[in-house]
Amino acid sequence: MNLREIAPNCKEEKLHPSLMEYAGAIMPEESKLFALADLYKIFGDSTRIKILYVLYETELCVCDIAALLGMQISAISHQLRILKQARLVKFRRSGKTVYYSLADDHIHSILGQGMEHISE
Amino acid sequence: MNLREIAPNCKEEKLHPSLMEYAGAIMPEESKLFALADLYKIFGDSTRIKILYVLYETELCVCDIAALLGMQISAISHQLRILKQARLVKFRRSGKTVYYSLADDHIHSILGQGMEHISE
DNA sequence: AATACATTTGAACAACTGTTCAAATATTGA
DNA sequence: TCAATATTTGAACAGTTGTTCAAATGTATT
Repeated sequence: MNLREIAPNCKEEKLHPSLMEYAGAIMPEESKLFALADLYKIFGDSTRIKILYVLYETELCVCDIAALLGMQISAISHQLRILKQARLVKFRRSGKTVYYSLADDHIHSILGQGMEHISE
Repeated sequence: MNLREIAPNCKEEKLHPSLMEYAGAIMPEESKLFALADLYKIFGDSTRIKILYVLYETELCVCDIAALLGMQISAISHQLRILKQARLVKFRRSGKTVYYSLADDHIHSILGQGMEHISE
């Protein structure tokens, strides 16, 4: 389908009905779009990306991550909460220590794909 | 490598050297991490995601996109500038009209992968 | 040159984000 | 129970972001 053929000129008052139908068909529903944006928002911060990278192969406790990233424990904890809510990391408690790790393999591939794009 | 074996307890003053080496090895350089975060930041807004979706199969002019999304032309133009700077869309001018389209196929797969993740 | 139309730009504003600090909570061991 | 350690939480702050409005720019037509 060549959408341009049915696209309106801007001076027209109303949008061509076919274009509206097309947009409705290809566009995911509103709630999915927000969920998608929210997911990418999580990856859109370098601290969180760094956390995901240090957890790439292993679990680590909060203070280990803080030390590795040279940041305050509190800052890391706040970010871990965000990652936890987004189900990107999971955790287990062992005594006083809380160990965090990646929630699933999906994250590896998402990070990998982004890295591919910027490496061009 | 099981990183946990070489991870320090938090009470220790200094981080275990092996852990530092490990982090340095697996972690991309700082500039790449920022570039990666910046890329995801672009996708982390529902207006920009919608724009990318309506451009999925065809090129459209600014006012078409605005009409489709029910937003002001100015708002769309601002977002297109961001997408343009990030090389996610390209454009061509034809008379008074400027047509935008996706810059490359990479964007399809990035959107697709995110959609996969949230659809679980 | 003057008008009309499509788009871009810059300033302003409210809303949101990430970090810090201080205080609270949770767990263990003496 | 008390002290020590690991983490979480909430308030505060500066910095960033997305939208709106008004004005400017670019292009075609008369």
